Amino acid sequence: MYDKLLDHIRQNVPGTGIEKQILKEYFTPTLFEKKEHFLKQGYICKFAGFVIEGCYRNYMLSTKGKEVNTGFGFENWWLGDVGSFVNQTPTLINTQFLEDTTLLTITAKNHLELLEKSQCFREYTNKLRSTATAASVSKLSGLSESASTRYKVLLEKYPKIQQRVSQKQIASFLQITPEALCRLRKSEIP
Amino acid sequence: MYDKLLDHIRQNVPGTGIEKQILKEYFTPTLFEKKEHFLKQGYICKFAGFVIEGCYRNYMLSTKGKEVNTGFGFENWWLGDVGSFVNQTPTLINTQFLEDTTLLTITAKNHLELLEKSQCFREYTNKLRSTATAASVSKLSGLSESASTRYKVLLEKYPKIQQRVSQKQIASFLQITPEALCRLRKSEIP
DNA sequence: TAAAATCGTTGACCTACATCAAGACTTTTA
DNA sequence: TAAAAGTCTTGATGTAGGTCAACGATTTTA
Repeated sequence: MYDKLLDHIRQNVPGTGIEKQILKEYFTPTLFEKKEHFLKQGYICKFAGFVIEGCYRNYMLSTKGKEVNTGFGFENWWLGDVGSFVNQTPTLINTQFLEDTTLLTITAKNHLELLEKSQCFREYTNKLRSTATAASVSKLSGLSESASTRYKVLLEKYPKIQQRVSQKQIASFLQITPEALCRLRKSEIP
Repeated sequence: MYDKLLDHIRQNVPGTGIEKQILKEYFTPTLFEKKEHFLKQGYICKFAGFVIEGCYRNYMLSTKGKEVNTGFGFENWWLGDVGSFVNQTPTLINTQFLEDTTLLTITAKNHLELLEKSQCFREYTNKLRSTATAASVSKLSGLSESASTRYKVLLEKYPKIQQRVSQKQIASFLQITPEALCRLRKSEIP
């Protein structure tokens, strides 16, 4: 289990390393069931988590209280709200698991300590945070495209998403109804 | 002119100060004409600017090449792309002036130097950057609302925007056509 | 394992907004 | 200051996607 995190660190920060023993000290294996929440709007993000196996969705609430998906995550992804985690302020993000999911979790305090302790982990964290920012930009630029275009882009980016995520959840991400997605698929893919 | 910047710093970082002489050393008054660009996609952001008088729009290009406004700025706002400015990487942002505009500009190099030199300016910059991030979140959460709702929210947030910005530009921000905005106004405001 | 809930699909109908066109006004340019 | 360009408005018409309803298939719950 710790090997998966170790591999991910090595992939992102080649040439350096961190001992598995340290990861074992700082990270705790945690199991969540499908439909459980990792994070809810208004709460403070106490943990960050690395997905060993499973998947989740992030969503926001519209002013009318409707859930709007903002993204999905799978194996080897991190979850948690950096802003809330670092500043210990309430988050705006909701994170819910779409499958039974195994995580390695770390508390904010331990995360800070590990950043101090390990140059490698510091570089790894920096790298992830800068690419996360870039990702949110590409999300913005996806605006003003038709639902059909957004769907194609999504499938290009995550070809396997249809095997893991229900159409209802994908529709929410595309900001259309499940009925509209159903018709869109029928008309475009045959 | 420098007093406007000085006031803004004092408002955001009360209790401390910075000498006007230092601002004069580091910032250069610069005049842009209406329709000129401050920043174009693909270029590196060499300067940051503080608006003394005037206004501008930020926009992105959709995949079809259409300009989509992402925001407007007025007196006492900063312009420039932090990511591009700090890392000297190409920006994705376009900034164009909607009126003849007077700025105080500072180069990336001088900005760094001033950050080193002045504790007060460091706090000021930190504060602005953290609130800018919060603003971009609120932009995201405005999604999935109707054009009419987004328009109301915009007018609540910037009541005077109609006196400064054309309906064409506002329509682009709301992601509707100018015709649609015209009809929306007629049906809702009288 | 039976009952209840949820999901994907399809049909009928409706609405918000796009597109195209044209005229009155204002602003910019030569 | 005359001509050109852009802005705002209004009308006619088209369309993507929403809403509501129904039904079989799958999944969840008791």
